[in-house]
Amino acid sequence: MGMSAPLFAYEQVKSFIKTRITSGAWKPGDAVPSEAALMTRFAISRMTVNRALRELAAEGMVTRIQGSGTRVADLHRISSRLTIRDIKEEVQERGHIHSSRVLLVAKEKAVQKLATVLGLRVGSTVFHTVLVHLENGLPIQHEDRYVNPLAAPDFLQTDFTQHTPAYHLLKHAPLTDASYQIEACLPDKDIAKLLHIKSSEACLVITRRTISGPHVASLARLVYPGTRYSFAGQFQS
Amino acid sequence: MGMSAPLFAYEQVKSFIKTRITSGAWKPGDAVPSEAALMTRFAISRMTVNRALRELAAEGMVTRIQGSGTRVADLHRISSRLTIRDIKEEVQERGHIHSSRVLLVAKEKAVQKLATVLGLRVGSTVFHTVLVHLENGLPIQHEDRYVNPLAAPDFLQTDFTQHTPAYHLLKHAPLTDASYQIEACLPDKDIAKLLHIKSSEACLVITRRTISGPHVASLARLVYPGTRYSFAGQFQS
DNA sequence: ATACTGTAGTTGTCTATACAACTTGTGTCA
DNA sequence: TGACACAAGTTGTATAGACAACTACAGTAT
Repeated sequence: MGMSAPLFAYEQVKSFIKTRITSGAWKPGDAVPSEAALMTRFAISRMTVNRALRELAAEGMVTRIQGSGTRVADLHRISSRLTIRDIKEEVQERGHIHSSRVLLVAKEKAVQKLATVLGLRVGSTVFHTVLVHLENGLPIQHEDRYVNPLAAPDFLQTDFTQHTPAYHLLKHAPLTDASYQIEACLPDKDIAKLLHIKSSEACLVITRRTISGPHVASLARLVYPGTRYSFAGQFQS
Repeated sequence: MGMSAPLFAYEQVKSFIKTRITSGAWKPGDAVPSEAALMTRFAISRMTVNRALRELAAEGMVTRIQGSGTRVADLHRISSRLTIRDIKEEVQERGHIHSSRVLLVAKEKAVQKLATVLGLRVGSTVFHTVLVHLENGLPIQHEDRYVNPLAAPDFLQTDFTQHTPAYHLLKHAPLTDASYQIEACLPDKDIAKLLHIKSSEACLVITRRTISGPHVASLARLVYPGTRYSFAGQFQS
C-alpha cells in the first residue's frame, strides 16, 4: 500500500501537465510550456518531452500546432471507449454462466432492403441466425443476425451452442469498420415471449452493421430486456 | 486527386502491419516481426520502428510483451470513442434549433441516498434543476440534475434558457471522471406528459455521475423518447 | 524428474544531435 | 502604407547508440 512504481520521465511530464489542467490552473486555450522549456525544467532530452506532449495530444488534453506551440485543448471533452465485445465473454467475465438457445440457422434469399444493406444483389443467398443468450439461465439478449456469405463462407458450419456468431465473425472476418445504433422500444410479442418478459416492458435495442475489408459482413439486431441489462461505462481523462 | 502526402517512415511501418492484419494475412495471435527485423526490412532506426509499434499497441491492433514479442491482438476488438457532449451543441450541429423549458431551479436538502452519491452529509444543501430540451420545438430530453455546490458554487446564477447546465459545468468544473449507465424503461406519468409521449412508450435513460477533482460534481438523469432519439456511432480500426 | 543458471532475444526507456516544416513577429525596402 | 525578406522560436521526424527489464529456452547440476 502506498508503494507506487517510480514514474518514467515522460510519465512525470504528462502527470505534471495533466494535474495542472484538471485542477483548473491551466484553462482551455492557455499556452503549455514549450518543449525547450520543459527540457530544462525537468533536465531531460527533447525526445522525451516530445513523447509526453504527443501522447497528451493523442488523448485530447492538448492541441499542438507546428511552428506555433502547444495549448490546453478547448472544451476538454471527456470520452470513453465503447467496445464491441462478445456477449459470452462478457457474461463469463462477470463470473456467470453463459448458455444459448439456437432458434434458427438457415440460408435465405435476400429481399430488396436486406440486399441493399449487405451490398448484394436481390435474391442472393444470405445466412440467417436467431439465438437467445442466457446469463445463469435467464434470457438477456435476443440476437437476430444476417451474414454475408462472401465475408464468412463457413459461417453455418459453426456449432452455435459452443461459439457465438459474433465470435466466429471476429475470428474469421477481420473487422475493419462498424456502425451501431442504440435505441429503446417495446418488443414484438414473440421476442417478449422468448425473453420471458411482458410485451409492455421496455427493451434496449442495438442495431449493428459490421464491415470486413471489401464486404459488409453482418447485420445484427440485438434486443435486451430493459430490466435485466444496461450499458455502463466509465470516462477518464 | 490521387496525390497523397509522402508517408513518414513510422507511418509506412504502421500501414504495412495494419494492412496485413485487416486483410487477414496475419491472424490474431500471430507474431509480428520484431523491432530488429523491421529495422533491417525498412532500413530505419529502432526508435522509428518502436514508435510505429507503440502506436499500434495504443490503438489496440497489437499486443506487446516486454521480453517476449509483439503479436496481433486477440479478438482484435474494435472500439469507438463515446463523448460527453452538450445537447445544445449537438442539436445545433444538426442544423436544428435548440430551446428549453426550465421547470425547476432550487436549493434542497440532501436526503440519505443523494448525499451518499454526491459525497456530502445528509441535510447538506444541493442544487437541483429540471429542464426539458426541445429540438425544433419537439421535446427530446428530460433532464433532472443534482449539483454539488462545492464543485460549482455559482451554478444557480446561470440563466438556463441561455446556457445548459451541462455547459456551465463543463466550463466551471473541469471534468476529471465520469461514469454512465444506459438503460431502457417506461417513463413516469409526469415525464411522459412533459415529453409529449404516451406513458407506454419506451425511453432511453442515461444516468450520469461526473467528478471534478476532489468532488462529485453532478448527478444527472436524462430521459429520451425512444421514437425520437437514438445513439449512433461509428467504429474504425 | 526437478531446480537452478546463464544466454540470447525482445521490448521499454532515454539521450544528444540533426534537419525539416511551419508560425510569428520584426525590420526593410519600395 | 504595403509587400517582402529574414530571423527566432516551435513542433515533426529521424538517427545511432546505450542501458535496463523482462521472457523463453537450453543446458547443467542435483
